[in-house]
Amino acid sequence: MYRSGCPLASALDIIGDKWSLVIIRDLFIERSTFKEFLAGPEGIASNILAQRLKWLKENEIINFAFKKGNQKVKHYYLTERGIDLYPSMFEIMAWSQKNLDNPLDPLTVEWNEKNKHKSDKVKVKEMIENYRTHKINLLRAV
Amino acid sequence: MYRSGCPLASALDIIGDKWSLVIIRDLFIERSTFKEFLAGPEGIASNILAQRLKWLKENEIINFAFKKGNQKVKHYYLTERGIDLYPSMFEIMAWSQKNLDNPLDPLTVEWNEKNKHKSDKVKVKEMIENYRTHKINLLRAV
DNA sequence: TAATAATACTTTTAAATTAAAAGTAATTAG
DNA sequence: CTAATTACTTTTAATTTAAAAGTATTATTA
Repeated sequence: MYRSGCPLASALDIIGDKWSLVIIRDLFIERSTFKEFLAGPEGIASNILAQRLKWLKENEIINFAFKKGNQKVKHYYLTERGIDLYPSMFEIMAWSQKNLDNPLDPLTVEWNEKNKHKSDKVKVKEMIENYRTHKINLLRAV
Repeated sequence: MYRSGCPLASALDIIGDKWSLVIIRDLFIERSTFKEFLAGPEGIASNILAQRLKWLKENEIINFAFKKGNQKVKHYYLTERGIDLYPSMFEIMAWSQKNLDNPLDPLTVEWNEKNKHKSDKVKVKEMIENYRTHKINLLRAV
């Protein structure tokens, strides 16, 4: 299943594509439904989204639940394994902002402004803490 | 060119595929020629390799040089922008080793053993320092 | 309660990408 | 000067991605 015994290559065998981390980013910013993922600024196609969600669930990076009283709207959320990806994502975003010449969206600009006085370590820790709280609330309503 | 103003998505537009970071990993472990990349354990096809090298050079993540007295063997190396990817790669490898259940290759086992007493910060710093030294020697011979 | 709308997909078909294999031009080694 | 080596390129097949339209199920509304 894995191309080699290199941990980098193995990780890329699972999340090394154009969309997986984008979906995981959405989960961190508290988007949780198929519809919300579809509405993201990158414009993922619905078949690709369905396929990726299935793959990420099979690999235990995400899971989903229905809220009580509603069997229609699926709420996806990150497992511990998924939450654990945040430090990697944070470093990638840092690289991007330092090295690429692409104007940032308003959401990122706003987030940067709000967190500029914090250290990287704190930024990562707080994002994960916030996500955990959000997840608890989401699952409490199940 | 970029899908959105999200720094994560923008980075993935450049290095979000199955092979780019694997090639960059090879460069960090001092593989530098087309032939050496081809011989990596993942078995990249030569046309894909050629295409990726071209793309990474266009995006100023790598460059190449001939050593003096030899116009045949191209030596690829990382630019500053490329070297800057190491922290992201390190985090991805850490995630992989923590969360995936794939036996590590001997090279990684050996590296882990040799560096187990160092902090993550030192590991990253030393890898980058070592690469810079290697690069200087490579370019000195041009 | 019956029609309407919303949600999370699936299907179909086309386009693009990846891959395998073989081939080639330029350069170097013997 | 011949053979080998290096870094590709080409060709063709297979796989993946994408766009668009369609569908089953559930929830809302009249």
